[in-house]
Amino acid sequence: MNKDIDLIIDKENEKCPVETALDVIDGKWKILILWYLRRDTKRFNELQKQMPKITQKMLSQKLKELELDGIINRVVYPEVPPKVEYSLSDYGKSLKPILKQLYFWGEKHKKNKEI
Amino acid sequence: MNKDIDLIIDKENEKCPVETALDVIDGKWKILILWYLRRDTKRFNELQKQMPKITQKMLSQKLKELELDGIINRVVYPEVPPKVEYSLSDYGKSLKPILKQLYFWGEKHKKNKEI
DNA sequence: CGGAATCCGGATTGATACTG
DNA sequence: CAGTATCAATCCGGATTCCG
Repeated sequence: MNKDIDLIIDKENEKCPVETALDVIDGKWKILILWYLRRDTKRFNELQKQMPKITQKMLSQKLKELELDGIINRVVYPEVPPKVEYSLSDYGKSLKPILKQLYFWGEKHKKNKEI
Repeated sequence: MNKDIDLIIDKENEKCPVETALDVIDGKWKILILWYLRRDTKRFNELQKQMPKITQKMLSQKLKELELDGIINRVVYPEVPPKVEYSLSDYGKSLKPILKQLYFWGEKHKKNKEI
């Protein structure tokens, strides 16, 4: 796990694995959603509360995409009022090391970015 | 470094460090550019060759943004034909662990994503 | 020649309102 | 509560053009 990326040779004519990863977690919202799902199941509403700047539309859309990619599970409880719970699938959990690195980096460099 | 992200408590009313990180590497192209710059200096043209699908415009734009964020260095050689070299700054190099995780993840899950 | 700037059509995203 | 619908704004891609 401590291989140095400096030693990795880019293969010609082959999709870079970094790109493969990015295909799945493209954009800002997806990673943020995964972050808030990292520990436990969350309802639509809870997620929205934790990401005040995402719109309902985007949240709904990104959740759908993540579900289609098999990264999160979506469970609907047929109740009134409706209740839908989202959680990381096992596949999604495999992204945790990435989330971890993003967290640590942000934590370390937060001060530099204060405007 | 092996702290478990499960133990991290989200603070209310404070920007999540993950978000801080995402502010800097937002979008797909930036990370890919950083990936190709991870080892050595590259010219505009070389980067474009390694990322066949990026347009000149996007490449130029993203490089500029990365430069403004202090993540890469841009050196112009006043020659004809012109020559511009891009490389990771020290700040940019601090992102390598993130690139590394993305690479490993992509490497591991590539097979699942073949269509 | 390598790289940046411009213009334009199409895709993504955002704001707001509304529904099962 | 958990989403859609609609429309405006913004971003992206492609082609072209410009400049040193």
